[in-house]
Amino acid sequence: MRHNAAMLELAILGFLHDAPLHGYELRKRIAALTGHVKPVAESTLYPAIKRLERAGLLARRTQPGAGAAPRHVLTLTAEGRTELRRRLAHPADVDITDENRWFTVLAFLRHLDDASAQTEVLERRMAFLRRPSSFFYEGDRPLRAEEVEDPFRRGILTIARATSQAELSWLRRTLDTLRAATDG
Amino acid sequence: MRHNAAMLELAILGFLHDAPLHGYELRKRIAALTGHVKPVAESTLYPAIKRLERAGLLARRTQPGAGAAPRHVLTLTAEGRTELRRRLAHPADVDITDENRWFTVLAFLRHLDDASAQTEVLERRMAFLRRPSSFFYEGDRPLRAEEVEDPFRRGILTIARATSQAELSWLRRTLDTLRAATDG
DNA sequence: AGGCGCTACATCGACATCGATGTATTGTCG
DNA sequence: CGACAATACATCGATGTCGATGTAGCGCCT
Repeated sequence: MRHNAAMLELAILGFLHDAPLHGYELRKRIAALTGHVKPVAESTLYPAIKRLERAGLLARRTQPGAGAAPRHVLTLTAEGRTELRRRLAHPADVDITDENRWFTVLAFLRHLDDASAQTEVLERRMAFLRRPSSFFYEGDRPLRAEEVEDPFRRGILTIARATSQAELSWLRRTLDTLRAATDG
Repeated sequence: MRHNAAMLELAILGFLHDAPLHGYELRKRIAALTGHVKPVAESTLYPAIKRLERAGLLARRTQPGAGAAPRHVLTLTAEGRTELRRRLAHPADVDITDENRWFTVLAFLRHLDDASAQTEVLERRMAFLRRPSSFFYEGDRPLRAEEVEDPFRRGILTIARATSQAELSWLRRTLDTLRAATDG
């Protein structure tokens, strides 16, 4: 399974868990979720739908008329729902580290109805954000923004740090709430 | 030209503009720059080097011994330097909107020695960040964090907003400095 | 002496991506 | 009335990506 494919498939499964949709509508929702960053071509989406259908994760009913060409309304099968939860509970490492993929996981994490499984996923992201890392190194030592002269490279470090802090504080708040719900 | 390829090639050209390197060292630098987010496979890097070599953008000198296998030390050609500046001056839209690609552009933007060209690129990013956009919509209207019930989706919007504000304030500061340098 | 890991590159096949192009209908604008 | 955009899908070919695997030398540990 390729990486991008995995993310696209997760988005398809996630949106279909919300409600049955046809391909065109699915495409619009995916465009809203990740499209302002990187649009998805139709010729990528339709093959992905076919893959999932062949794998028995979704079923299509053909609806004539309505708009123009006959619509294929897509519904998640029981296996599809199971597979969605499986993927949400155990995302690949790239899904944790790449912000775009991470946001896709977050967008559907509520479908993982087990609060402790949700906690586990959030903790993986937290561990990643806490690992000391930079974009530039001196030997093995990660450089801090203050140590970099180039203003653009400093910008990268400055922005990354702000993002990381904002997300960490959100993660702490959310994990507190989740744990309170689990314990209480 | 494919999108990922374009970014990988930009990173190769950019690092080689800093200094001549062999493939293995190049790989480590790219891993530091973008690898904690998404690692680059060797079997992706070496073909990319070959493409650039065929295009006359870089040259290789074979150095025997040193470590183990003979090293191929890569140097940018004059056309390579020109091409790097061309790509930095006119990044594709995805390079502006996708944070990972944007950071790659930023990491080498100093090689674009024309301050007004640098300004232009930063302004494109600024325009993108200012466009009202969300990850979730009600019809055509982008939803704000407060309007979303799901805590995880709220998180996406909260984090994205914080990131966006941090970057906008950095952009404003940097653009001021750049413009002062150009006018003065 | 043998194994492991690192350096340093290369090839191959399976597969995903994307732009181009095609088909067909409905609605809108001038 | 013709052009054009939007809806809704589909196919094809060129190309890029990635994991697996191979080769080869060196240093280190036991």
